[in-house]
Amino acid sequence: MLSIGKLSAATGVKVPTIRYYEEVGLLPEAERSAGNQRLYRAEHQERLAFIRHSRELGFPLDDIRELLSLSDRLEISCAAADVIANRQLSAVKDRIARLQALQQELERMLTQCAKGTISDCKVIEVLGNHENCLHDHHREGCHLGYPAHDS
Amino acid sequence: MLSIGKLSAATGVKVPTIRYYEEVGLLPEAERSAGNQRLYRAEHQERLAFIRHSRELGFPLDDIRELLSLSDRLEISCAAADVIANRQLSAVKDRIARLQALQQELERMLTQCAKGTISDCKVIEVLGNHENCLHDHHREGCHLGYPAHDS
DNA sequence: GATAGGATCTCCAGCCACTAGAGGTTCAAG
DNA sequence: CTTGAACCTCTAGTGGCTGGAGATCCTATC
Repeated sequence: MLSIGKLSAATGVKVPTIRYYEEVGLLPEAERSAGNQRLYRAEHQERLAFIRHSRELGFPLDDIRELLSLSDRLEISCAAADVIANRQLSAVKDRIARLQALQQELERMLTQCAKGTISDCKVIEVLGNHENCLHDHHREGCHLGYPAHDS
Repeated sequence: MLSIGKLSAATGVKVPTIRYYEEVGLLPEAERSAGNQRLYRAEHQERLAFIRHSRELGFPLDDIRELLSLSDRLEISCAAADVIANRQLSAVKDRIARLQALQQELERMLTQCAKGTISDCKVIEVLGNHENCLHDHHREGCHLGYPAHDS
């Protein structure tokens, strides 16, 4: 029987995140000690490892919920799991393509800059005027600047 | 003098988003008509186009705020703008690299799957067991599954 | 000049997947 | 028995919007 802290150490998932997963139904409600503290077993650890790994691969929690419920039913076809994974793969590919377009644009912008004053800076100019662009990048959609909830 | 709706149509930025940009100080407070409706001029349109394009290139709002304040000071060096753009470029490159690792992993997972039942599905198995992985992808951090605020 | 209906106003809640903090309780080591 | 780390619940905040409620305004038609 692991405390939440041990489970956290064992899986690399932060304590508040484990509680959050319980709250949103990804993990079953944990047993409690006499003093109301959560207690976990190996099966919870496995489930949490599954969740963690899926998150690392970028699956949203709703997909993980579905994958978990599939993984409990050993006899059914895994076609449904494939669909989810393929959807995720497409999303990743799509995102890579968009980001590569951005990368080109940013590089072009930066190489054109003559390192002078703002008034003739290509960076500022390009940002203000879409017509200087190769692509019509219509919104990337991701928090690119800050790697988000990376610790 | 444009109404907020016309400005929205002209720039492709949604009406509530324009109000949001005003609220967080990216756009100055708009003039108002007799009946308290926002009125905009060409200069606001330019500023909003700058914001929009910067967002399309993935800059976070805080960076855009800084770029905007730089763009007002024509005489200073554009080095500061270059720093911001380079930081953004690094972030984009980094994100591409992480996503490419994910793509590989997902593809490997999918090609290994024998299309049988869940009990011998590689997709489910790999998700549960990190040791089958090539990379130690430590959290992608982005909402990959749903393209976020794309419309 | 009345009216219909679209556009606008403000304010508040929600999205995703957490993260941080306050303020209190429990547990394990010494 | 005391300390202090780990745990508990609850609330609020992150980024960058988005959507809705309910009220007001503006414009076109009759």
